[in-house]
Amino acid sequence: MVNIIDIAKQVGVSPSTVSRVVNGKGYVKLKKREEILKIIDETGYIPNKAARNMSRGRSFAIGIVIPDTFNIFQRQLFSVIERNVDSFGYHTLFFFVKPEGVSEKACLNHMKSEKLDGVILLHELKDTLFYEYCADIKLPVISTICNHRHIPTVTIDDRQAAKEGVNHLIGLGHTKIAMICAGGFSFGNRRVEGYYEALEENGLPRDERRLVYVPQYTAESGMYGMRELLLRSRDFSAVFAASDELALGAMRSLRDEDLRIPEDVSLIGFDDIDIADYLHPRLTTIRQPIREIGEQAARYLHRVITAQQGTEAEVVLPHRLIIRDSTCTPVDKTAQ
Amino acid sequence: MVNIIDIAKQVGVSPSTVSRVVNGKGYVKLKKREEILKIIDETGYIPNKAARNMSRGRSFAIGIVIPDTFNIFQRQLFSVIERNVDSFGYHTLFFFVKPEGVSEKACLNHMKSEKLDGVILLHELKDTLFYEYCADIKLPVISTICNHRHIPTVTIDDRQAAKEGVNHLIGLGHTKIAMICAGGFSFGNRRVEGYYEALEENGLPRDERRLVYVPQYTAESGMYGMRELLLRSRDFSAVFAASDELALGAMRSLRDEDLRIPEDVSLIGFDDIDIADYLHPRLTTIRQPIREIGEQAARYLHRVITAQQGTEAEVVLPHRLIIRDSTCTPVDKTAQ
DNA sequence: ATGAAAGCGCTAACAT
DNA sequence: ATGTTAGCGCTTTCAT
Repeated sequence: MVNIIDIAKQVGVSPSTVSRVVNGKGYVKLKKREEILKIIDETGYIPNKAARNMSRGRSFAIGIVIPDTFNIFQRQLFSVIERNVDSFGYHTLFFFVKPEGVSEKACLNHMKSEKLDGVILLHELKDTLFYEYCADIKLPVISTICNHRHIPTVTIDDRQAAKEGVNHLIGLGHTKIAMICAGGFSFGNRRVEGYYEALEENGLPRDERRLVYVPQYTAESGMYGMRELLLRSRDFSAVFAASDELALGAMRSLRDEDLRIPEDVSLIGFDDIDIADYLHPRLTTIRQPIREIGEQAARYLHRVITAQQGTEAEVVLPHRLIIRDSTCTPVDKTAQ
Repeated sequence: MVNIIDIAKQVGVSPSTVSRVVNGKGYVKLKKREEILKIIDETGYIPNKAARNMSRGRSFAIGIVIPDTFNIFQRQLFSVIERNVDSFGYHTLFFFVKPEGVSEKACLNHMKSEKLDGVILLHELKDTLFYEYCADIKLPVISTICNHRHIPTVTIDDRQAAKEGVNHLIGLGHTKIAMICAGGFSFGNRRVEGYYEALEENGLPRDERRLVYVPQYTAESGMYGMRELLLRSRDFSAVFAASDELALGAMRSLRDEDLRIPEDVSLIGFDDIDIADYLHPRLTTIRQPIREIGEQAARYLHRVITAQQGTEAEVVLPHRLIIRDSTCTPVDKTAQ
């Protein structure tokens, strides 16, 4: 592989000069610059990243922390973030945290070994070591989901969004509303809070049996959650699923029991993932502004890294209720 | 940040000794080893990746090439591959190729700047430069999808799989079968070949108007594809979608026209992505053995990198027809 | 505007 | 079994 010294020799200049034109720093006489560029092009020279990172002491890379079994919402966010980070001239390095407990530590060590310029969380890390590390070395972090730690975030107001979703159901006339949620993450807890708050504010009883927790934000979990709900009691006319994938799984269990959506049971999801509008029935849901979240997260990091001002630490973006076909006025079964 | 020299000093040994225990190479007296480990643990020392890569001249990383808007099938494959590559002790580096034409070259340059140990393709690169580069520097590559270049692959037999899918439809009694496919990739072409072959072998006419090409393997494209098909003529009783996401979009267009699946139109997909079994109706499809593909690809690379023998260059894995609820015997409309 | 030289943190060949 | 030494390829003062 050709290196910077080869180029320097071929052109008859010093490596520093080549470095200058490659990095666009400092002055190099036009003619020399062109000669160098020509040789670089001919030889196909590409600077060695490792060497560059070492001498610069950093990597110009942003770490993206995401579960290795990321869901559709995370996938969409992921793409948006990658593009945005890229547009600011950084590379992205992915840190997949696996469900096994050990993984967070392994992930942290991996992060330490790279000299990251910043990290974006698409996943809530439990281990406080991570947050301490960031604080320690002043590594900028931002979370795109509600986080239990006090760190910069770009999110929606999960509690309020959930509340509006449930209020939509209540507005339709539902009074017995169940909820399926995956446990273990702050954003889920917020959505549960919103759910309860909507009930309370409307004078509706809070029945613990109508809230079921499942292990993950997947269709499979949604299916089991719905099944469990149905097993406990059929005394509800609407279900709020804490994510669209949960809702997708719930749909299946509902159909398995020959319950029609929305006639027998109204269903509302959360996120508005790309396929939500392709399901049958089309899923009513609460949209997260994925593009904005990704843009803002990338922009925030860029501002902090380049030490610019105007870096609010907490951005709350607007969500939006998207009414489709999976919710309707409840049909009075006793009247049937 | 603490480095290897700090550790060496604190313990009172040379950096090489520390390096030996960190990398588990060479002999170090047990007592010394323990002392070193203790200090490493206390200080939280993690080797600097850039420095390590530079002195070793390689990165112990595998590049994963994938479109930045990767679909569900690719996402699943992606996770499996990441886990497997990880289990062999390599890191994964992602190279997102964006739809814009320029991107493949940028992607290649990025790859060149890292000293990869191998590359896994989840996407068919058009630019021959990439293949030349790999051949040039003897960089091991493997594709997990059918590729137009003669390179090692771990795939299913797309042509045969498609044929079996169409044969399933024919076996059910369908004679007018349409197909939706996204253009531009070898695997799609193979599936079209299989489609035509099934028709021919069963003495069914080949009608170009029943094959529609769409831009991407997405639900959105599937929706447009189906709409187009319907616009051209309603004279078909079954549709073969070249991917499950295409099928998902097709379902929506079918419903928009009040056509029932499968009573009015049978629909078969391809891939068997995780949500295929959650759709309504549950999607009949051809399963790709995602786990095996990922495992074999990672294993192949590991074998080649460690210069082991027994590295066949082309592995064809078994697919499987998964019959669910989106296909059935055609209903004779004229008889209705 | 350009070159010389030092150094980033680590590994590995060599010496002992 | 351990230390010494020489790089790996680049950037970056510091001179000139």
